[in-house]
Amino acid sequence: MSAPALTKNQALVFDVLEKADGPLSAYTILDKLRDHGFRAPLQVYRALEKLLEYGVVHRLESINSFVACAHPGENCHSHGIVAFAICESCSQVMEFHDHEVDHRLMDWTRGKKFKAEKTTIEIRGLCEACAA
Amino acid sequence: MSAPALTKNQALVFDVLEKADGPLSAYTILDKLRDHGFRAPLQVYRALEKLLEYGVVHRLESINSFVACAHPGENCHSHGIVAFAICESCSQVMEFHDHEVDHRLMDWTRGKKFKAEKTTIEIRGLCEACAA
DNA sequence: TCGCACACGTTATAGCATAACGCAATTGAT
DNA sequence: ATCAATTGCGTTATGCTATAACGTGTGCGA
Repeated sequence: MSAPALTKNQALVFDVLEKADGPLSAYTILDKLRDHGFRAPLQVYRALEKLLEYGVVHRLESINSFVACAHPGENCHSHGIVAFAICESCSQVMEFHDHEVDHRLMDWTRGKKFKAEKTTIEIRGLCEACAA
Repeated sequence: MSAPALTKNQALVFDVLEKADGPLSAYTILDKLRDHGFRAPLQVYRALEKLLEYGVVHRLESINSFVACAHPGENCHSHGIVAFAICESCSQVMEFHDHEVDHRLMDWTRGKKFKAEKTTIEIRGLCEACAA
């Protein structure tokens, strides 16, 4: 599950996300890549699908957007559950990991014999700068 | 923020959600209410907006669906963060609360001076029955 | 009675995501 | 080297999710 060499489209999409200073929607990515020959949403979604699989991009379910992983180089999947704090004013995203939270959730799922595949933790609110 | 008497539309939408045995999308709710005079998505979305505000319905961000709160009568907002386990096979949803998780996340946000407004915790996977 | 807030209805539109088809390039086992 | 399988890619069309903008009616307090 570690990242193989990216294809051209995957690299383009990843590059856009990495240079962005916040999460982007698939259609925003599409617009940014029209000059590079992108014409259709599927070109973006297909690349995103792979980047998510490789763990170098995250999907923010609560805002239908995507963001480059904050740990370039490493495989984020190995850090346990990823949590995000999303500022609703400036849309900056902070990514963090808390093993104690992972542990509590895993305890719960084990107790219920629930087989967890993918866990989403997203905190929406205001970052320090915007809350002032 | 506790629930006042529901309007006609709000009651209809809530009733559909309560009788359903799993989360429903807004458009599914719309279809179920066509016989009651519903014609447009906004009729559903406006009712849902209020029901969410009253804390009697939850939105599942990761599957763009809505579910009646598992604690009829009580105000769910007072239980702290709500977490969900969603079975991707039978789409049953289990709702739970874990104060230790709340605590860890609040510690993190406090440390970052992030003002949390709304937190989403959703675990997708397979329930005990479906995993067998 | 006037003004305001709110629920509601309707039409139109915006935004997000995938199905289905076909072609080209790559890989890898024989 | 060759053929089959896989993967990526491009295109068109479509479906699902959500909101904007406008207008109507109703209840209620100043």
